[in-house]
Amino acid sequence: MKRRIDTATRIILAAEALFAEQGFTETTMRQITAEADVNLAAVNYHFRSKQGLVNAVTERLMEPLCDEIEVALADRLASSSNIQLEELLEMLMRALLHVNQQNTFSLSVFMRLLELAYMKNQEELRDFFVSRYAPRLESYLRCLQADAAPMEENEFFWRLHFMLGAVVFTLSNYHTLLILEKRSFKDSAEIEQILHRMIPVLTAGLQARAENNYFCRL
Amino acid sequence: MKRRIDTATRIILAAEALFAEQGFTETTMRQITAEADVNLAAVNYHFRSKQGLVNAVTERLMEPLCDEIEVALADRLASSSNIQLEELLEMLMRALLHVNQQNTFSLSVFMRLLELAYMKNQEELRDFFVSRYAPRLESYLRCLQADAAPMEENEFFWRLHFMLGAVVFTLSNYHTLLILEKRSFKDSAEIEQILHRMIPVLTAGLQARAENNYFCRL
Amino acid sequence: MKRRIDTATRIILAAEALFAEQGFTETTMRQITAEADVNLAAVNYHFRSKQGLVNAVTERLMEPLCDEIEVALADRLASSSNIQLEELLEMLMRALLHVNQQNTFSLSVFMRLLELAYMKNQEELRDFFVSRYAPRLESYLRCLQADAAPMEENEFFWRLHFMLGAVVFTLSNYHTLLILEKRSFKDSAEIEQILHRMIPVLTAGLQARAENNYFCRL
Amino acid sequence: MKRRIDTATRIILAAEALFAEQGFTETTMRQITAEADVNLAAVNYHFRSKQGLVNAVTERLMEPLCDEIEVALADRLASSSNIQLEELLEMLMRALLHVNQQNTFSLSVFMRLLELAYMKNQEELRDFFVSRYAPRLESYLRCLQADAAPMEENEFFWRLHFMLGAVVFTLSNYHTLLILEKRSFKDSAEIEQILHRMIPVLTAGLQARAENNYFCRL
DNA sequence: TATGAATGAGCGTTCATTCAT
DNA sequence: AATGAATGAACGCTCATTCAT
Repeated sequence: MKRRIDTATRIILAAEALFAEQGFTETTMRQITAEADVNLAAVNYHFRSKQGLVNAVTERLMEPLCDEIEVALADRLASSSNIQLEELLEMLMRALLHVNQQNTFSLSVFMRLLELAYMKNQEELRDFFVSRYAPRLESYLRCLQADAAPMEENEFFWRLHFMLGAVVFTLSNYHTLLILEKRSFKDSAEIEQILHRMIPVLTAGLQARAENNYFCRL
Repeated sequence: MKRRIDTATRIILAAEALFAEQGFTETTMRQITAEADVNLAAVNYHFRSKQGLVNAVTERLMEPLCDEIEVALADRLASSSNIQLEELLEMLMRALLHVNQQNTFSLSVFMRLLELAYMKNQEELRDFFVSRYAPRLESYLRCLQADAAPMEENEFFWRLHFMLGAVVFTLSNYHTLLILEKRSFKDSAEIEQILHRMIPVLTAGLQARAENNYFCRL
Repeated sequence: MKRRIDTATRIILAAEALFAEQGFTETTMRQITAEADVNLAAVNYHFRSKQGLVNAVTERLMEPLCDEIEVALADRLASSSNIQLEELLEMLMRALLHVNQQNTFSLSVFMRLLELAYMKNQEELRDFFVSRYAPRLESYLRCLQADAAPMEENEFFWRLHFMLGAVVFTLSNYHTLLILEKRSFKDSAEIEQILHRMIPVLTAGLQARAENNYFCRL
Repeated sequence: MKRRIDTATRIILAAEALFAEQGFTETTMRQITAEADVNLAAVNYHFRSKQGLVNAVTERLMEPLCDEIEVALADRLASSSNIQLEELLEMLMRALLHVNQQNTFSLSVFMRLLELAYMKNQEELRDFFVSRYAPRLESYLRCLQADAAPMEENEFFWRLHFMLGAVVFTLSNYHTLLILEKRSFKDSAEIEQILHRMIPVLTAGLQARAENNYFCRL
């Protein structure tokens, strides 16, 4: 008897939902396989290990994201090489929103993956990200830099991560944040609004004039 | 025979370092007690449970932070009630820097605690934070809002969390980020510089004019 | 590679022996799994928890006991509805003896289970016993009452428990008692003799005329 | 500052209550010292070990019991050397009742001590009982035997333990049994009634004519 | 392709006990 | 006489993984 969707996919979907809610370490393979209604051994069979499953989840999210950004950027660059930050960020948000339409939790788990990748002991996952996706996003980043305030290379590095932090933190925890905001989680319109709210803030952050003088030591 | 520093403190210091590096779930009590060079049972003796240790770590960081911000704000408000965002953020950064001088890892673990508190299943820790520290930080937040761009209450809520995300993400992972920046970790001057870099970015983010029109639906 | 008997059974057999010797709390899962020559985690895999194992042991003993008593009683009631206490008790003893033939320790552990069920904090186990086996033994108990001395309902309740106590205590500790009697434990004939010795004693206890007058207060 | 009752006694009283409710293994020294409101180390200080505390509890119960039985028996034997079982058992019950008046739980814990002493691994406690109290109760037992049905020595041994079992089981669990009887625990009159109910039953059990023929083997 | 059974390692916690004062 | 601190050993249980079918 055939299942409507195959085992590997069922596992990935269940894993995304649980990773988003609980984090990776906190999610057990028993939880994943119970949620997916598959055998406990199926994860190791299909993905070799729990880490293998994490990588699979990563790919399933990053590939279409990179694809969409690359295509959108290429299209836009065809008409003009001058793109404003607002437009670039809207491109990104659109792509994130499409990822989120795969299923409810994918955006949250995606951001948690980025969080994880920056942890000290996750050099392997970090290398996976860098080697696989850094080249594909390079031209997008160069466009960002072009419309940001003029600044040294390392200043831009930090600004980028400030902004990445804002996005990752917010989207990792938007379920909690919506509750704190005293509004109940209704539909994906919520997430669209949050993404939209970010654009002017991120733009301003990247365009702010850098300070040159330290605040006095203590 | 007396130890130079008492057992409970040794445990907290070891826990901070390991929590900062690995996260909470990933850090085991055997790692902590081995690092602190104390008996495994000592954690339960002094803190009742692993979660009790997490709470103790939280308090040890939050209390002086709140104290310093409260004092600094009161001092400054004595001379004038108009304070610019840059100055307010400098207050915050100074306080964070002082926390960090307790020991090398405290700032990182502090930020990870905030991360943790926003996770879905950590309602208990979140309530602990909110009930204990939200009131003490309220007047500081009102000052921030006073010099931010005019905006609705919920817009300010989200901006605040974008900024919180930037800070938390960066400081949780600054060890990794320093490595990525191809500079080795040298001394606390690094962290001071990062904190300083944030001020104009966060200021610009809070002062950016809010967009009123959605980007068109997809 | 197949074992001669399957893991779950090996665990139950080992548990019975150790429970009989040492009691439940005093028996550790490491003792059980070492005795059964299986992995420590196997108990949790097959029975979910230590308590789950206790329940499994209970069922394995109570089910055939109830079955045998029910069948024997039905057979006997077919020929006549008047059954003497001696015969009823012989039925019980026979059933207990059959349980004991499953393996050497089962009778002892069985009685210890009853002991445990009457402890204050074991309401759960007690309820399990009552709900599952009380109905199946009801008609047997009614037959006992029919040939006992005439007495009020609550007097019968207490007599029954005096008798239950005699049986439980003796059979829980018969290994010790045999040693105290200065005879070494040889074979199952011993236990058969003990069971037989009980019949006239229990009969007399149930048929004794109840006293109506208190002994004078002190 | 002096306490009204000294530490050692406070510990014993707390231990009796908890042992009666939960059993020995199930009762921890933390529970005992918390209940007694004394330091955790006090048990080891006053009684050397947990087993030492068990022995102390035993002595505190057995000494007055033996004293009372010895005195009562000597008094009665002064007037006549022929004593009926009912009267002998009433002596015992009276003594037990006095023990119970020390405090509410003492009778229950006393019976549990006897239970424990008959367990396989408790040879030490058993030897303590036998060497210390068997001689003092010998003449009482000879009187019992004198009015029991004529029987061989080993038959009497077993009968005695059947009866001991009835008493121990009932009194160990009388709190539970009172609940099962659907009557709430009110006062010590309950226990007096139970003890009274036992007399004719135990008498009949000891006086029953022994069967000489086995029930046919199966 | 898939799974029930099993496993070694390790988890947080609790135990009775001892030590230093 | 008494106690706060500390400890080694062991507890029941769960982990990701592997194996045999």
